[in-house]
Amino acid sequence: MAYMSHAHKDAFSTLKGAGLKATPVRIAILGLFSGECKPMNADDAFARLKGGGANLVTVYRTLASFEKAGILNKVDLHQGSAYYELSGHHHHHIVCVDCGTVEGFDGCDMDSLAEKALAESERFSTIRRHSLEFFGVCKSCAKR
Amino acid sequence: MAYMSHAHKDAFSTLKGAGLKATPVRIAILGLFSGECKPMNADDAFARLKGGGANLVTVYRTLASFEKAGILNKVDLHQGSAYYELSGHHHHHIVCVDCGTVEGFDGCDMDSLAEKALAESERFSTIRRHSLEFFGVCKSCAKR
DNA sequence: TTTTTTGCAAAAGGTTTGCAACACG
DNA sequence: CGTGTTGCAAACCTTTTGCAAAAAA
Repeated sequence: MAYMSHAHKDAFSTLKGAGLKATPVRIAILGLFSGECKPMNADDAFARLKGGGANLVTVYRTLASFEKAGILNKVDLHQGSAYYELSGHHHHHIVCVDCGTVEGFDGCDMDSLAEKALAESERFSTIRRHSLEFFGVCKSCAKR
Repeated sequence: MAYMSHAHKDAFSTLKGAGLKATPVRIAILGLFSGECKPMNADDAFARLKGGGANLVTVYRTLASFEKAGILNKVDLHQGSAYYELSGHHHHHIVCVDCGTVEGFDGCDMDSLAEKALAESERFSTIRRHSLEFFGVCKSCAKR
C-alpha cells in the first residue's frame, strides 16, 4: 500500500468497516457511487469503469455484496433493471415517464408511514423497509 | 352466444366497455382475477387456466392489454416478476420478506402524497402515479 | 371479409451460476 | 498459504417479437 488518495482511503475504510476485502474493483465501484448523485444500474457502473476495469459479472456481484453490507440501497425505478445508490439518508425518487429523469424526494416520514401500515395490518408485526417512487412528467417533457 | 353465466356476462361487458374483443381467453383470465383477491403474475394465471386454457405468451399479451385498458394494475412486489390485480380502489401492499405473504394496505392518501412530492420538486410538474409497498415480517414468520 | 387474436418458436434483456485462476490479508 | 474474489462461458428466467393459422365482428 504505497500511496493512496483520499478518496481511496475513504473507500478502503468503508469496505473494511463493512467486513469486505478492499479489492481494486470494489474500491473503484464504490468511488463511482461516491461521485454520483443519481442511481446507477450494473451497466452504468460497468461502462464507467474505464479501461476494462472489471467484468460485468463482477459488477453484479459487487453491487449485491454492497447491498447486503448496507453500503448501497437497491431502488426500483421501473426501468427494467435494478438501480443502486449510496445508502445514507432515507429518500425516494420521482421518475419522468417520458425521459427517465430522476429527482430525489426527501419528504418521506418513514416512521409514520410504517406505523400507519402496521396499525392497519392484521398479519404483520414488523416493517423492515418500504419502496415509494413517484412517476410523473418533468417540466421539460411537459412543454413538448 | 347460446348460454352465458353471470360471471361471464360481467367479464363480457367489462371487456366491451374497455373496447376489447371478448375472446374466451380474455374472459377466462378476467374471471381468474375476479375470483382472486391477491395479485397474480403471468405464471400464476397461466397455471390456473386449467386444461391448456391458453398459451403463456397469450397470457402476457392479455395482461398487458388489460393494464393498458385500465382493467388491471401492475404491482411490483420485488419478487422477480410482474404482478397484476384488478384496478378498482387505490391501495398498496405489505409483503413478507420471509414467506411472500401479501396483505393490502388502504391507508394511502394519494393526493397529499403527490402534492407533497410536487411541492418539493424542482423539475416536475405532474405526478401520474406512485408505487408504495412495504416489506416486513408477518406474524407467523416472526414466531419462528 | 377484414381485422384481431392466438400459438409456436425463437430472441432478447437482465441477472445468476460453475469453475478454474488469481489476489488479498 | 488459505479463503475470498475475479473472469469467462454458459445457463436462467421473465418477457418480447415475428410470423402464419385461427377466430371475432
